[in-house]
Amino acid sequence: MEEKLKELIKSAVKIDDIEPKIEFPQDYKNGDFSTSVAMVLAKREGEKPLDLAQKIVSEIEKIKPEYLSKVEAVQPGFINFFLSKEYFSSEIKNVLEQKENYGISEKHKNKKILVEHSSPNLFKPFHIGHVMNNTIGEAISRLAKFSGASVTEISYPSDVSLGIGKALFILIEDGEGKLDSFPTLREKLTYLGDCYVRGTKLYDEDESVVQKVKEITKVLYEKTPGEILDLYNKCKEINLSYFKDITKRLGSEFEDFIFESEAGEQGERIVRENIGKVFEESEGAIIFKGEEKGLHTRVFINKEGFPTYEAKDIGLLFLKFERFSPDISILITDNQQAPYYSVVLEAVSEINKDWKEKTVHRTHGRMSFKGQKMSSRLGGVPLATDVLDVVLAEVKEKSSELDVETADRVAIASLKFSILKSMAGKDINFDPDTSLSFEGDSGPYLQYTAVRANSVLMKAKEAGLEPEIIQTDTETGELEKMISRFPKVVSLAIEEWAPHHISTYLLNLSQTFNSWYGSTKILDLENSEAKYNLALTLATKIVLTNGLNILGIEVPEKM
RNA sequence: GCCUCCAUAGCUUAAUGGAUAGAGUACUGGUCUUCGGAACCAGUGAUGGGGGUUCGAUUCCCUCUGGGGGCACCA
Repeated sequence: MEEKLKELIKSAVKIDDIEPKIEFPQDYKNGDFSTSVAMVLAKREGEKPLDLAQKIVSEIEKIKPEYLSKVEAVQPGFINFFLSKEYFSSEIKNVLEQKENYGISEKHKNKKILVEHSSPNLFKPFHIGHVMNNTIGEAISRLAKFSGASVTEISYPSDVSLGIGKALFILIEDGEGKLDSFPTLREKLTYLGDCYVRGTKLYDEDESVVQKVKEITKVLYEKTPGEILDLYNKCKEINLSYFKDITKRLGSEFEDFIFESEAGEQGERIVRENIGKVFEESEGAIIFKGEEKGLHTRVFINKEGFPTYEAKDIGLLFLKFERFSPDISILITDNQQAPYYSVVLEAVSEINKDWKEKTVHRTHGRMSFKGQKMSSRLGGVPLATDVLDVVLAEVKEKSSELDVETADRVAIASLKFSILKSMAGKDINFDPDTSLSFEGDSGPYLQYTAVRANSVLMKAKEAGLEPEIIQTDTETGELEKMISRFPKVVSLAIEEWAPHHISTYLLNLSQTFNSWYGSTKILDLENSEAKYNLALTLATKIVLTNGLNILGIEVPEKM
């Protein structure tokens, strides 16, 4: 529809250099769409904005296509378009016919999109902070699917680093029996996390440890067979299986992993091949000077001859394009890494332009745990599953009759939506008492609305009433208008890779539906328009379900 | 010190340079002969300070204040 209106404007007024903007007015009384072209053009044309708008309107009225019921020019120079009732009922019809495909765009049709997110450190437990990355990453992946592309989700687990060498040093000191003595996976994970912290501390405090840690790290980089490598692989396996479990519970399935150790090898090779061209030696290290580009210098291979995170990321880029040849490669990290990553991309652009140009880096804020409740209830930074269990308990407290699976869906909805409802980028101070909610702007509210709509549909079916698009006498209501906006909201979210636009829209849709629900008796056998109202109810349920699906939130049958 | 991001009701926040700055929460009052009250309706309440660009600025530019992040061998 947007495109049609643009064409209509272009046929009414000659503009070749600018694209007329079509937007949703804040208030429905200002039309279903509006444009500000007249105000933009006024000065150039030497006319008053309102006069020009008036002229454009009279040109449009000469053509006046069927889908338009009214066009008007108003102060200070807006042109408002009112669409016909037929347009909206045909749009509702589209929803009912396309079902789970309603809203899918063709923006990236026939393209391959690779999304990397949720990359864990295999010696640090997957804690609640990682849920933020996973939630946003998963939403962006699903958004990519809604853009018509074929999407591959991968993760980049960190499996070699000096930090891991430090953790392993403690594990060796403690003896392998210590690890085995913990009966549950949960306890093993806590222990591994603890080793990481202890190792880091000891490394800073005790110089005699430094050399030993470096030797262990060397074994990891060079994959020297032996007891150290065996122990290391065992730990890697433990954390990886936890990672797979928790991300699956949250709704993510990764098609593949690229390990940091693989990326390191490739990265080191590529950096060494480009010494003198892109990189240079300085104080025994291999660096990239970013100052001329307004960036800063970073080390890619350190004095010890090991690739740093920077070189590994170059290797990662190489492997991503080598294995998947994506048209767009998206990665999700926290915003702390933004300046660092621009240096990597700048360096890489001199090796392979595509790698920089096809890469999209979306960042998000960080989660902190300063809330008193959090630390007293869970102690320190909790594992993702621990937080979910706390939320789950609250859900069950609220409605005890829910089965486990449904309660888990509601808990996850609450957690995920608290992250997705606002723009990614800001830090969240996570506190289950204030960050999570089941009412108002919340995930469970959206689920409730869809479940409620579904419940009416079921009852109607029992009464022998089916949804149907029929001619009605009532004017187009806000609900039809709101439902019809979904495809445009999806394209905006894809354009910016910003899932929160979907969240904002779903809240609006739910409010509109619930408000309509409060004033409309849907299941009314006396009402000749009941079938149409059921069609609106079904369309609402479909759009809510599709939108929540993008956010990675499932709608239960009942709740 | 240099570079960057951020600042909107008490709190959490929305707004591709557009119309009366939109929600939630909290607070106050109201709705239920109803298909699900995790709901609906109404009220109180906001763009950090100062300049500038523009027909029009929460949005762009400058500056001040207050916060976050980055700046050579961590990831």
